[in-house]
Amino acid sequence: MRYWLFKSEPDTWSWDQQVAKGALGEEWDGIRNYQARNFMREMKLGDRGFFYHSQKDKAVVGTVEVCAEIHPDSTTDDPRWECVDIRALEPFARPVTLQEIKETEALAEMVLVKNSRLSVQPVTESEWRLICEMGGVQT
DNA sequence: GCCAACGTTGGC
DNA sequence: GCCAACGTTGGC
Repeated sequence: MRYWLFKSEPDTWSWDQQVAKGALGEEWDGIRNYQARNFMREMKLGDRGFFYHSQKDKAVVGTVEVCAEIHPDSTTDDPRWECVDIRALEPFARPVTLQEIKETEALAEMVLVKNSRLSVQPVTESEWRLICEMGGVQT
């Protein structure tokens, strides 16, 4: 299993909206960036991910699971853009902020820190475990 | 609101 | 194929 991070502006698509979609989940649509799309192509059913709020929050707020592998993005006719579906798993007991991540030595190499603009990105297993622990959820 | 970083577009 | 111009993202 691999681990990922999905970034969203809470004003556009928030964790609460994701949770409201329940077990069926929702398309992670609207991605118009090749790097992000390519990572989604690598995702497998059951892969886990963090849900990150950019802009105002700048914090990881919960965990998600890939519940549909790569398929066309229903929000465009352009065949270049594809996406996966994700569903909410666990809300963090305590959001893990970007500031905390930056202050944590073991997380200094995260893509979130190194390439802040990439909206879909891989997370290593050790990063996954540590952030889950900081957020107060079971891995 | 500003600006740095990055990606994309299009002229040559 | 290069690169200038432009648009977008996201942290501050």
